[in-house]
This record gives sequence, C-alpha cells and structure tokens, in this order.
Amino acid sequence: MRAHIKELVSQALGYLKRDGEFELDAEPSPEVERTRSREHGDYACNIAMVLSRRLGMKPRDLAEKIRSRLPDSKRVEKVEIAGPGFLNFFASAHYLKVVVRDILRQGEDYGRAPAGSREDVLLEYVSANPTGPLHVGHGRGAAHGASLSAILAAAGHNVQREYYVNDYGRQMDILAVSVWMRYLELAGERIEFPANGYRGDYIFDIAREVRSRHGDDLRHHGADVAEGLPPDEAAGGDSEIFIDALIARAREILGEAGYEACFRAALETMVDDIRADLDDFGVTFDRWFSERSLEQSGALARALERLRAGHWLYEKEGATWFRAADLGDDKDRVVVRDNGRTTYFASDVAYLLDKFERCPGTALYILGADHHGYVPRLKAAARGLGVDPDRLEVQLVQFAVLYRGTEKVQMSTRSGSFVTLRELREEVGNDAARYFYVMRSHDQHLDFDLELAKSRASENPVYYIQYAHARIRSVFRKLEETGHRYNAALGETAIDRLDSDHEQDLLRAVARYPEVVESAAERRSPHLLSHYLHDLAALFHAWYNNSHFLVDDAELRNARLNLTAAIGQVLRNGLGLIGVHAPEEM
RNA sequence: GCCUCGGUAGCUCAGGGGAUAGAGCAGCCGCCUCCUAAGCGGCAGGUCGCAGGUUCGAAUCCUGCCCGGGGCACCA
Repeated sequence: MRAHIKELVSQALGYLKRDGEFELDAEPSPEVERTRSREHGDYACNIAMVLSRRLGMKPRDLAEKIRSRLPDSKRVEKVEIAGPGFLNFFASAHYLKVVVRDILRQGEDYGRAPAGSREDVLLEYVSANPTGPLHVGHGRGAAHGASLSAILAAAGHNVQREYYVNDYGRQMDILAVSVWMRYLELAGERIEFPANGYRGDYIFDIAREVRSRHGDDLRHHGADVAEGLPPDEAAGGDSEIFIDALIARAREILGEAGYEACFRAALETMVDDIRADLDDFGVTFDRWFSERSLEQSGALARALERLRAGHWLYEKEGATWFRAADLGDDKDRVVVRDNGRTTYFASDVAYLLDKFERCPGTALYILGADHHGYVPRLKAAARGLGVDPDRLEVQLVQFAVLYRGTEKVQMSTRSGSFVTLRELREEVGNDAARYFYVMRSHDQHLDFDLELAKSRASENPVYYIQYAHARIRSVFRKLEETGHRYNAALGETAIDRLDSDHEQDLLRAVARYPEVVESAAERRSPHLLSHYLHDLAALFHAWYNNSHFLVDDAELRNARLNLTAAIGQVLRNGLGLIGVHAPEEM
C-alpha cells in the first residue's frame, strides 16, 4: 500500500512536470509514512513541504496541485491537505475488504515476501565459547538472532544461520586441563585445582564421563603432575603462567592421544549441551562452524596469504602483524604469535573470508556489547581481504540484567554459580523468555523481571498477547456450541458492516502487518514486531469487551468472525517469528 | 584518554526530521445475568539530560558539556 501511494504521487509529479507547471532537475522519491492519528488518514506524504522551497511555492498550494493530478485508485478513498502541507491518504473500504480476504486466503504466508526477493544474509549469532553452559546473557543474543533470522526470512532474504564454535584456543586447553584435574581428583589423587581452571559442577560430570570411558588410563600421581611447575596464585605465583605450564605438562604426560581424550570429551559434551539447550529454546542453526576446521581445511593459511599478497602483513619481534591501523583500526593486530601459533583474530579473518565466499550478500554478526571493540578490526580485515566493508554488518546486543521484582539478581561467573539460560527457561518458560528478550531495542539495556515474566495477568505482555489469541479460538469453539456455522464467504460480502471505530482500527492494524515485518527486517529490530503484536492484542481486547461477535444477524456475525479469524492469523504469524506459541486456550 | 550504547511520565520503555510526544506498570475512579474480568473504560502524570547549531519544521540530525552501562590483550 505504501509503495502504491508513492507510485501515485510520483505519477502526479510526472504529469505536472510534463505540463510545464514546474521544473525538477532530479526526480524526488516521495516519502510516504503511516500516520499516527486517524484524523490524518492512513498514510501521509510530505513531498509538498520538501519541494516548496525549491519551486518557490507555498507548501499547501503545491500540495493542492499534486492532489489535482493524482490518478484514481480503488485503494484510496480520499486525499486531504492538512497541517503545514501534508497530503493525507485515506484507505478505501475496498482496500480493507481485500486485506481481510487476503489474510484468510494466505494464512501463514500472510506477511511473507517471496523467498530470495532480497539479498542473502549470513547471520552468525550466539557463538559462545563451549567452555560452560549458556548463561542469561547468551540467551538474549540467541533470542535476538533467532527472531531476526525468522523476520529476515519472512521479509524475503535467504538466510544462513551459523554458530561459530571456538574449539581451537587456549580457553579450550584450560577446559581440557580442568577436566583432567577433576578426573584425577575422582581417581583419588591429591591435586591443587588451578586458580584459573573452570570450577562449575559440569566439569565433574565430564570428568566422570572420561573416567567411565578410560578408567585409570589417564591417571598419574598428583605429585608427578605438579613437580617442577611454577607456583599458582594461591602460592604467591601468577595464575596465567601456572595454567599454561600445567597445560604443557598435561600434554607431555598424557601424550597426544590422552590429552585429546580429555579435550574431545570436554568439547563434545559442551557443544552437545549448548545445542540441546538452544534446540529446546527454539533456536537453531544451519551450520555449526568449527574454528579448528579453518586450519585443517587450509582456510586459515589461505586468508593470511591473501593479506600478505595485499602487503598488509609484516614481521616484528618474532610475530606476524596485520596493518589494521592503516585500514581504520586503532592499532595493528598480531595474526601469528612469536611462538608460531595463530591468534584468534587470524581465525576470524579466515572465517570472514569464508563467509564472503559462500554468501554473496551481507555477513551479519550479532555480538554482545562487550565485543564492540572488535568491529573496527573486522572491518579492517574485510578491507585487507579486498572485500567491500559494507558487506560486513555488526549488531551489538546490550546486556540483560535479571530482576526479581525490584531486586537485582546477582550473577557471578567466577564462582560457577551463575544463572544459566536453562535455569531461566525452566523458571519463566520458553515463551516468556523469548518475548522478554526481544521486547526492547537490542541497543537498549534490558531489565528482565522474572516475576513479571511469570505473571499470568495483563501486566505481562506475553500473556496478554497469548490471551488475545486464546480468546479468538474460544470464540470459534463457542460458535460451534451455539449451533451456528461459520460462513466466510458471507462475511466477505458483508465486510462493510464493520464500521465501528474498533473494527476500523483493527482492519488498519492487520493491514499494516507486512510493513511491520519489512521494517523490522530492514532495521534489524525484532522489538518493532513485539510492540506491534501487543498493540494488536490491545485493540482486540478492547473490541471484544465492547461488542459481541456471535450475534443473530448472520451477515454481521460472519463479517466479525472474518475479522476475528484474520486477527488470530496475524497474531499466530507474528508470534511465530519471535518463537512464541499461540495457545488454543489458557 | 579513546571507542561504544543509553539519558523521554514516579518506574520500565516506544517514537530516531513532520501535525496536540505514546504504551505498560505503579496511583485514583468505574465496568462481569453476556463469546475467558488472565479482560475493558476513565482520570491524573512531561523543562524529551544541559547548551549551542543546521532546517520551513528538532525528542529525532550536528558540535560541545554533564551523568550512567560496557569496552580498549601476542585472552577466547
């Protein structure tokens, strides 16, 4: 509809230009937007105000000229000139009638653009290190990424969803060693658990698993393990130096196979756990991309080669550096350390190149706000690889803070007593969690109130919306009980009977849905959809309280049932995009 | 210090060049013989952090300042 009105205005401008009413150097593209108030019609165009100065005409006079040349349209009832020079368009009854029919015919496809009608997007999200269970911070990235990918797909993008598994770096070694230490404890060895080790209970679970598979094969005397190691933090030493020495010792004592046993057990257990957790949350991926695979496939070497070919690498102090500072970053970055090992950033460059090669459109990253410093160096990497940096888009998701009523819930990752995503889901349910995570703008800090999320009252937005849907289903159940039969065709012919303010508001609201999806996709903002669904539910509840649907007048009854069914369809479609169920009853 | 997100009603937040700045919660007053009151209606509540600038028009864009969250590794 918006595009249609733009077209009408463009045509009117074309006629005026052709008739020599005025000169226009460039063809202006008219801005058409939804009005806030019903008095201003449905759509407003500000073109007259924009052009008045250039043409030396009063905005309202110019608006009048444009209006006089607007082509007729079945979808437009009338056009008014208002305020400083707005052209206000009122949608016709015909248009609204067609909308209800379209919704009922298209069903779950209503609001869905043809696949592939927009550019491809490769969306990476969550990508938490597999060193522990997901916590509530990851939950927001997961819910945001999943909702956004569904919205992008609905808006016509081909979307590839990926989770990047950091299975290559030092943190994974620390995890593997933590498992081994717990394994030794379980075997009865006396050891000092490293200050920098992972302390969560899940490490014991993995250690038990390793023990059941390998028995005492990996057992060594605690004294042998500790011999000659530098002091840990508790003994007045440096915890970082200690843990690295311990990793080296583990490799040495266990050999490649033994070490790999701990490493693989830790990695596989954690990735499986994360995958299951996300699956239960309705968050899925097309691909789990292994960082290790970048080296094995040669992608890492190839990416570095490409940077070198562009003369973006140099050697200094035994390390290989990337000239990021010449490409917009704060400083140059190391890609190969003096010990010969590549950095995490080197993997990132390789993965980025891989993404660009596989996806002709945009590589979109969903990152936690604490990673924002990473953006300039990723952009620099894109430039260094010879790729348009605009094809790399990063969306930063701000933190979520849990509240119980007004009381802040403390989280501590150090002690291992943090609130996991799983715990959160079990407490408030998946629907509430999914909705709450995306009800605020992603660049806004989120206060997540557990009590509110569990509340079964209108103050809880997710219940409020779900209740609207349940009520709609209930109306149709009741219809059957009263012996009436739903006649959609009759309702369609009588759609003009929907003339109350509530009904007109609702017709306009359901008509707007595809534009909401489009706009949420364009602005990468699922919260626009959350707000829309809440508004739609509010309009429905008001209508429901104000008027009866199951009246004796068959025309009116079926017209109202058509609108009711259409609202239910839109609620289902919208809730589906943000991963929330639309219940039959509550 | 530099980068980044924010500062809008008592609270949590929408609106991100346009016409009287919105919603939910909290507060006050009403509404069930009737499709789910898990709901609805009404009242009250605002120097859009401060100061300049751009514009026909600024909560919205630009600059500076103040306040708060986060970040500035040969960690991952």
